[in-house]
Amino acid sequence: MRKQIERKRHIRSSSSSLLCANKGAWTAEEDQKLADFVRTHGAKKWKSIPVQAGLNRCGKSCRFRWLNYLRPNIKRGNISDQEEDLILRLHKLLGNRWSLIARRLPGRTDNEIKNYWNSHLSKKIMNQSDSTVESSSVEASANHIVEEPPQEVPIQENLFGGSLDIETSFNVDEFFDFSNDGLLSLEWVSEFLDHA
DNA sequence: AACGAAGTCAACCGCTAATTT
DNA sequence: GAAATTAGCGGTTGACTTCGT
Repeated sequence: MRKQIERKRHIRSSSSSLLCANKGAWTAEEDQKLADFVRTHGAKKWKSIPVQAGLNRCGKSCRFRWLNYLRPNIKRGNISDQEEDLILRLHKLLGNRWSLIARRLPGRTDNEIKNYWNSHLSKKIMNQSDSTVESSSVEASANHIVEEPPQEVPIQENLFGGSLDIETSFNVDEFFDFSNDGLLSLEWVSEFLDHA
């Protein structure tokens, strides 16, 4: 499939936006320009980056390209069973909060996980629930979340049986932000979720 | 071989939150 | 504190490939 994507050098046409002079798939030359510029000057002030880097793109497009494909340590494709399991568990817990889920998977982006979910995992869950006469609580819960945004369901219920007060005791964003401690691993999260 | 349907995923859009002036 | 700007997010689109008939 990688080859297919590489060959996608088409220009998507859209009349709804006049902000980006150039749209559609990025060329190798554009990638090179953007990557060089960001490495030299840093990833900030995205609005001015395309002008300074000599790209006929909008800042949003540049930011997206950098974050999802060009920045260092990006993993593409080959999502492991362990990662898939983690995505399933985290989605059950967090719903469609792709950026939060992505933060738990080093090298993965929210866009990739979102795509993977929509094309693979959502169907997997559907199939599981269809083929199971007596659905387990896990499957039933997962299926429920697909159809209804889990924001309505207090996360504490999932984790701690619903006994905690939402406002005072728990902030899911902070709880799941491990960017500072560096201690988190896939194993750690899996272990934690096993007890959730 | 030809065609249409379904699947995949890169990229864009609109909106909101956060930050700066 | 208000307005403007910037960053980030999730949803959606659409080009392309693969599969089934």
